[in-house]
Amino acid sequence: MLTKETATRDSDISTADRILEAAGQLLAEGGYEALSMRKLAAKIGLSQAAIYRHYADKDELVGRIVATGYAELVAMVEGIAAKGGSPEEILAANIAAYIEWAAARPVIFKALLLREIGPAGAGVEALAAGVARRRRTFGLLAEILERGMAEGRFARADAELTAQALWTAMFGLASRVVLEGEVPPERRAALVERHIDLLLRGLRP
Amino acid sequence: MLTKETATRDSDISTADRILEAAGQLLAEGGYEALSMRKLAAKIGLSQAAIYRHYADKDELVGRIVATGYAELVAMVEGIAAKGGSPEEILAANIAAYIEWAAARPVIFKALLLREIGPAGAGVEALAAGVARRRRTFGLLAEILERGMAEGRFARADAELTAQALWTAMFGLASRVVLEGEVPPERRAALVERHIDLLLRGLRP
Amino acid sequence: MLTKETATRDSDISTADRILEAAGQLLAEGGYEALSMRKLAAKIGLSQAAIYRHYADKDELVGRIVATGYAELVAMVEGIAAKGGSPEEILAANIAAYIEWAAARPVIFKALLLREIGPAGAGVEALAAGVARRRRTFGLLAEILERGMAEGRFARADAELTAQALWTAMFGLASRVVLEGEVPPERRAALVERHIDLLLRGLRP
Amino acid sequence: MLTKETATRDSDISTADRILEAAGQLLAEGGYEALSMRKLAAKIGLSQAAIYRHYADKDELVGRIVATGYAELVAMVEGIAAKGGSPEEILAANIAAYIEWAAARPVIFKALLLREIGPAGAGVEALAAGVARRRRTFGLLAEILERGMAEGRFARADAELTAQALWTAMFGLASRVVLEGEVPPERRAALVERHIDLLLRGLRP
DNA sequence: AATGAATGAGACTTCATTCAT
DNA sequence: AATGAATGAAGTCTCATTCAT
Repeated sequence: MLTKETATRDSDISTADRILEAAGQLLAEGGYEALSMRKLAAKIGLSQAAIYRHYADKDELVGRIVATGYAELVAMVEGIAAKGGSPEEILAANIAAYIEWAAARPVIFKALLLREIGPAGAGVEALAAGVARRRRTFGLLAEILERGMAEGRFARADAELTAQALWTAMFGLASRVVLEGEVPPERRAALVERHIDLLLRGLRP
Repeated sequence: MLTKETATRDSDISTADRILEAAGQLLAEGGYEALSMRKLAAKIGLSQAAIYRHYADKDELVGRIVATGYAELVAMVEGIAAKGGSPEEILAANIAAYIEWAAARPVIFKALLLREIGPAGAGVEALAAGVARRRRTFGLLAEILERGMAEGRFARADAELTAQALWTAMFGLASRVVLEGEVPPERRAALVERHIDLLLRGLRP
Repeated sequence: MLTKETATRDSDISTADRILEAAGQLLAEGGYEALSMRKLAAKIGLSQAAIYRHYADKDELVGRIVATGYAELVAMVEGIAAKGGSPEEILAANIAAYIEWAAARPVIFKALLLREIGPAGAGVEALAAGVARRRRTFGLLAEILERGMAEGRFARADAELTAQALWTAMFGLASRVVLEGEVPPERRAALVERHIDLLLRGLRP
Repeated sequence: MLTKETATRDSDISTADRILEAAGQLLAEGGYEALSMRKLAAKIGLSQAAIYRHYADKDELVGRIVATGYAELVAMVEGIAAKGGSPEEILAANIAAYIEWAAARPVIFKALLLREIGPAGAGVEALAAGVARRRRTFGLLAEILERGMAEGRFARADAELTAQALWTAMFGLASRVVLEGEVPPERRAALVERHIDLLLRGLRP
């Protein structure tokens, strides 16, 4: 918005973005309480006050991190659904993509999904009833399941509940991958494959 | 205010234990950050310094709480396996018990498995190869699966990998229950049931 | 947002004046501490730095407001004396006007007479001997008293001392009105009336 | 409450009291906003945190100062009323004592009466209607006036309003004495005398 | 076994001001 | 004449911990 030259130089990342990134890192490392304005300022080599020029609040800062990361995730899921395919294929692709996304962005994943974000993001709510209506990703998931059930490819069951069961299972693997950090890619691939197989078999009529 | 003679049975709980209990309560109510020595001291009517007579550190205090909780978990899992039953029954009971345990002790769960609490959780490693040999709970899980496969009740597959897939799925649900906190018990029960059903069906030949 | 051509008469108030006015408002609402350059800038839709183009300092800004107010006070007192009337009438009018002025400009009053504002109020000295010669307002007051005494309307006494007694009494009421802030106008009027009555009776021979 | 030796040694002033005194000084010098926990701690050579062992809040601290000072003042006024005498004598004694008290304790006087004390003491309210019922000192003052009126020594008038007029006048002199600081005692005495004379004459029928 | 007092670090946030553009 | 960015100091308060008694 205020770049001086059009050439995207390395130091061309806006201060606001540098703050955002550093904050995400702190958030991921130790949660909401570990993200302190002091540490944050030190990390990016600015005064504490400087941060407040870019974000009104600690809460605004955290809120932005959450929103940004979440948007990315949603886009990914929607992309997969849009590409089409059988329900099984779409689900499998989704699970695989989700794990890979988490493995590639451990910082955001932790910040977004493994932490109680404090007063700001109020935290992701995935288990409540009605989540399929309120949250895009769950809505999509439930739709695919319903389609599969209608086509006789999946056993009949409460679609939302099933979506949540699938999602939590997938979330569990992603969490462990992120938390343990050092899982070798081949091992990860094997785990993902077994996971997908187990879940898709579980859906069968 | 406190007894000085052994006679008064009622308040005969050692100070150390009263501290432990109060600390556990604070921990459960608001997490690690909400457990402050100040508040703890006030809660039990002692001076802050007095606590240090009994526990060297905040970390020692928390460590003790966590350790106690973990022992409980292990005992529970072993108890279920010992009680016998079909592999399906044992698995189902294990999953259900695990989730309930997590829901009842969210702080310990977080400390142990989500690495939220400082130096307490040494770091669970669940995804590495060979974990079935190194960790009791995984060993038990793999054994049950192997038995089920041998008996033709489960589809043949790598037992360790399958144990990990099962465990991560179950872990995912437990995590969400703990992280979201406010899931009503009936909802939780429904989720657990669907989860178990999905996973057991997934194992079928 | 602001005019660029002289034609648009409506918004032709100089920026400096808009700053002054907004600052006076903030000052009046919450006192010296409530006047922050941040809020001031926001109020007039300028950047903080812009203010410094017009006023070197927060102190200069406040000083200007105070000086303006003080000039007003002096003019008022002189105007009343110039209008003529009996000594009693002039004194009564003066007291009433003083209180009203204070009530209308509490911040300036505080700054000027209660030394509340930083380096602004140079320090009024009213109790020293000889003040009737050094300060205009006291000189006028002493003159009126002397005239009243000469005309036999007031009891004979040291004119300067009497002027100081009158002035401190009046100052006391003004101070309270300003400090308490929320005195309703009718109550204020009643107090002023009683005050005037008491003091004028006290002067009688 | 916790002195170690009964002998009142110089260093025997409790920390709590040292805090109180230093705080009163800061309060008097610059008002509520100038009393900062940082400055206060520095002034008494303690850490900031130490203050909070003795006073829960800045507000509690300020509240205590106000309460202490006020109690002293009330005791003085009551003592004078109890000694008896004609209404004129009592009033004269009160005015004189009030000014001397202020001159002797400028710090407390300023803190107590010349500042808007902020959220804590809510400030002295002397001008509101009904203050004679709510505040001891005003009640006493109004009583004396009523007695004088009943005895035909004072002109009939609203007693509360008259009490307020008297009090504000007296308060004005006290304020100036405190604010100007360097008034020589003889001058002060002359001013007090003239003040008393003026006001008592003003009350005459 | 327990206490009162104290500490140094750190939490979030706001302040007046400056500087390059 | 005005801006966005930044700063150092200061604001209140809480933290875990220590120490002499």
